[in-house]
Amino acid sequence: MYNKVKKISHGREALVITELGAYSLSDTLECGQAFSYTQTVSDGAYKEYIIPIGDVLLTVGQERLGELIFYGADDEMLDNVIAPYFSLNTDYGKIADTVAGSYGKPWFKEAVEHAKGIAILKQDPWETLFSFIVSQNNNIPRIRKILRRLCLEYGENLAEKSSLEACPLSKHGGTPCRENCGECGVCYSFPKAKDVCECPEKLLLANPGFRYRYLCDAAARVNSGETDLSAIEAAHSYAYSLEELKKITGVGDKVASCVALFGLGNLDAFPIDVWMKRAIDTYFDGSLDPAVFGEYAGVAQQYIFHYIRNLENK
DNA sequence: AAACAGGCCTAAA
DNA sequence: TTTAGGCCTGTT
Repeated sequence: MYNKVKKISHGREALVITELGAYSLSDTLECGQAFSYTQTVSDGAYKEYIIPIGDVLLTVGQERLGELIFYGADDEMLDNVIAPYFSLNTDYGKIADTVAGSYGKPWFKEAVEHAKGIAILKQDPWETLFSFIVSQNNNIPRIRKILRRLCLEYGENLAEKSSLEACPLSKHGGTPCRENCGECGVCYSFPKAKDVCECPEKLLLANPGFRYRYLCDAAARVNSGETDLSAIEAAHSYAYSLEELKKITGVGDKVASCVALFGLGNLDAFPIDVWMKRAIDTYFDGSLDPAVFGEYAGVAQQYIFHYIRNLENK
């Protein structure tokens, strides 16, 4: 499915994965499905990010489409952490073709062409759930700020155990501040449900506002097993994912469908937020049945979403 | 300064 | 069953 080479890249030992079609690292990370990445380098075409994945702090870069550069990674990490997270075993070129062929409108074809470098990540279900609860009625900078603070409060410093000696973005000599500077916390692992349950007051340090009780409920249900994310994932059913996730206070259709798509591998999940509503009103005559896109409706959604956001941000 | 931000809950028809 | 209104906080 892909090719791998060990070599020195950008001055460091790296595992370089090639033959990934049109895979775009920046589009994939920045299209709204994830919050935990941090860009550390932007040098012409080359971009580099750090991403805490589980208890690994991953450093990844991209110089050209279809090629990903992983620093300090071995084969085991590739198989167990990297390939699943970045969906390297899923052929998104093929999916893009399938999706493009499923719906005839020229506007949609343009969207696919524009966004086909996007892959749907396979993120940790709990992290996805918690993050998208934070995202509701909220803007991206603040979402990220809240999440970083929570990582700082509950997580562990992964920079210490990885090849990075100190968090590259810490302006505080490697020791994080507690001033909500917005940068400390980028190297920390994600809060665990159990830890949140044991000390929920620390949630308030991040000023989650009215989402506080939602976060508490999500943590309690996941920690007790009342919400069994592994079982939900194993069911491979979008309908079942929605049903189970919506039992959590503060989780409605939008949050649940995002968790299904980005954390549970339900590629037919179809989140509709304010941007998608706008897109449907403007380009699909006010209504759109996800079923027309088939089993990869969620990927189609992401293409549309990415396209309309880039149109309006330009 | 008032509105708004990648929703959801609750109370009322 | 559907529809307003309110919600924490931060930014513009």
